[in-house]
Amino acid sequence: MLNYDLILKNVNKHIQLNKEEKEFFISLLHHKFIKRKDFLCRLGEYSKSENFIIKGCLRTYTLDENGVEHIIAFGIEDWWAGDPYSFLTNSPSNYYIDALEDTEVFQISKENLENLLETIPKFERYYRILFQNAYVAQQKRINQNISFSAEQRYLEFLQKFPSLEQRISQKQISSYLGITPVFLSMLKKKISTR
Amino acid sequence: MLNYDLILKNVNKHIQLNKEEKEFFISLLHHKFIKRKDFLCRLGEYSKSENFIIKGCLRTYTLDENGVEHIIAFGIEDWWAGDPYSFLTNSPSNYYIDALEDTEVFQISKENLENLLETIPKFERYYRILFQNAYVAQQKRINQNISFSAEQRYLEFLQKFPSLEQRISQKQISSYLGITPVFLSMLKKKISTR
DNA sequence: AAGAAAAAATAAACTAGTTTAATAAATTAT
DNA sequence: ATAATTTATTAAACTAGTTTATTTTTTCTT
Repeated sequence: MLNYDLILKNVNKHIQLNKEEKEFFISLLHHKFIKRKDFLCRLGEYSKSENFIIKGCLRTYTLDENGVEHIIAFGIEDWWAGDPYSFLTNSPSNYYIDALEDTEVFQISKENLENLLETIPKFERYYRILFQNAYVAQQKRINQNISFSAEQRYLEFLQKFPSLEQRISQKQISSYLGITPVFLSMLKKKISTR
Repeated sequence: MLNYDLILKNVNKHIQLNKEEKEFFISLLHHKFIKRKDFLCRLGEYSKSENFIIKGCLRTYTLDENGVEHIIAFGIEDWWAGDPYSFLTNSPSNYYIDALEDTEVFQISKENLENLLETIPKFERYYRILFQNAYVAQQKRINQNISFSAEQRYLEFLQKFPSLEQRISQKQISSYLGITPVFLSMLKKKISTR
């Protein structure tokens, strides 16, 4: 029996649903298991679902011309992950999304989302608030990227994702911060001997 | 007589309104003139409106501990500007917003926006799409901040804001890019002698 | 139109972060 | 459990971007 508590609680933070609405919403979700290192989406593919993470950790990243990964976003429990641009405009994705841990998600397909938004327009509000919050969080990150030193960004990262430091490798963290793994190692040493 | 064509056309890109709806929407807007160098919002203040720019140019920025400005966003004609976080959560703003040119906006207050979203729920969809697009654009900028050189970011800036290079000072551009004015000057020279 | 203020250019010394390479430690796979 | 692979550490040479200072150019103000 699947547990929908987490996603329903998440929705319930922003909009109120009655029993039938909850059941309809749940009926549109598809449960999926993504093994560590498996891809949810690759560059150039069409991202056909948005994904609510109930367990595990996903990363959204790009590859530059030298084959170096740059992590745009982490996704953990109680978050949505996906490529909204590809999903919503039916265009090839600019990102790779894969799993850093064995991960479980509820997927909603484009057709089902459209159905949902038409049937229960309150969900427009839910997604509006979600994107709004994501926008605000990204604005903060942009500010830090253009005005903080690498050390300050690392310390902020630890605040923002307290659980992640133990769960993922330093390499992933450095990629998210926009620095090399070597330099992050140097920073950590500098911080600890202080 | 004020001209509402630009804002109505903008709304019309995403949702369809009938005559009464248009009139109701317009009735909620307040026209405001912001002189160059005047502030729409300061750090710690409550941002009481979202602002649709019909003419001019706004910037959203922070000041770091050394008093250096860091530009989070530019706003030009046909764009919304504001601090959604402060606006929507009634909390003090983290940003300064001021005018780089004499600017005209249509403002919508929080009360009026709430009224609008209740009266014409389609506007939830409009704002959802707006935030979604803004989110996607920011994601792209984050990618460039963590993976591009300053020169690449500058060239991308020229693509993204072709009109702005002539309209604002190099200092503003360097601040947006996250580099010093001195270094931008060096970059431009390097690019031109090539 | 003149004077004041701000922005841009240039140069030189500097530093935060990179690169490369070698070694050690931790994870993963068989 | 062992071997293989990946990740982290350390060090040293390097470079992209900063800082400070001076001069020139542009813009703003009266």
